[in-house]
Amino acid sequence: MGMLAGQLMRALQDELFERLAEQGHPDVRPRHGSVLAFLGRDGARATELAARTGQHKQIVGTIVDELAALGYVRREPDPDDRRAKRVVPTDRGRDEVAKARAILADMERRHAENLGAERYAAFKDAFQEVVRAQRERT
Amino acid sequence: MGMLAGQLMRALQDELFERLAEQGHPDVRPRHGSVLAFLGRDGARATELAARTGQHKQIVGTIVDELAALGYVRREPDPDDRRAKRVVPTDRGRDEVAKARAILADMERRHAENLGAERYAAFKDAFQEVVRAQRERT
DNA sequence: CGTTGATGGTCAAGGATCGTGACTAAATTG
DNA sequence: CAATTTAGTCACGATCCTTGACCATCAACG
Repeated sequence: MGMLAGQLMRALQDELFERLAEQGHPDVRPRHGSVLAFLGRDGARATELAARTGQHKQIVGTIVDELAALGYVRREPDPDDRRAKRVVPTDRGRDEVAKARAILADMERRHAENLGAERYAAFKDAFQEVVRAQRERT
Repeated sequence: MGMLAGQLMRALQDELFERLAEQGHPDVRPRHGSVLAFLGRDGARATELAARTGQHKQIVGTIVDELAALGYVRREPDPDDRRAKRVVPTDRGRDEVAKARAILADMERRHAENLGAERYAAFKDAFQEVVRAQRERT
């Protein structure tokens, strides 16, 4: 099962980033997704991102650096807290998120069509339950 | 779905290596599994391992180095080809493989029990089909 | 045979990702 | 105002994978 999970993750990533590259986003890498996906319309604070993505503040910091260099996000001072900075998506960042969501939705649609909607729904339910159980080791 | 796959892989690995450590194998790391799992009773050649695991010869080489240093495998000259060396598991190596298989089987048993045998079987079938379809992008 | 191309394995260097510990600045608490 | 907590960064290292080149041996062909 571990091998299946690894192969699935790899194959999904390959298609997602290949299609993103075709659609004008050749420089985003897998780990950027963990930050971009959790930015709302008006951004979020780095610590909040770290909590939501389950990654360390350190990693989030470097990801934001990279995304800023690529023009996907900006750092803005937080008006409520002078220690904090809000990470805000640029237009380009929002475009990337929208395209990534569309590609993922398309891939899911393809799988649902392939297995049949019912089987696919059952698969996803079971998948979530297995992950939950494994993480709690119950 | 990609996130689920990643979380599953991570959680499975965590439990496997934690339990392996408890059972006398604290030094094996995830990537060692890709070699150990594909060694038969009487070993295999490095290039064969690279082909079966889908990894580069280079990586297999360093993994074998590490496993040899830890006492899990030996390199023996191949009697049929003086270029080649057979990678042969030691008793310790065989013990690790047996214990890893037992732990993985136990985890699967737990999930089958948790979901019900029928649902779990359907889940695994669908999982394999999704992975196959995704890798072929059909 | 001997030359030529393919194969088994290794050496060297580098990139990507994640983890840990320590540190500065600002907020919060008492 | 002093003590503690929180936001973010700096520095270092571990793990894993990739790429390109290299040498020794095998195999096939002239």
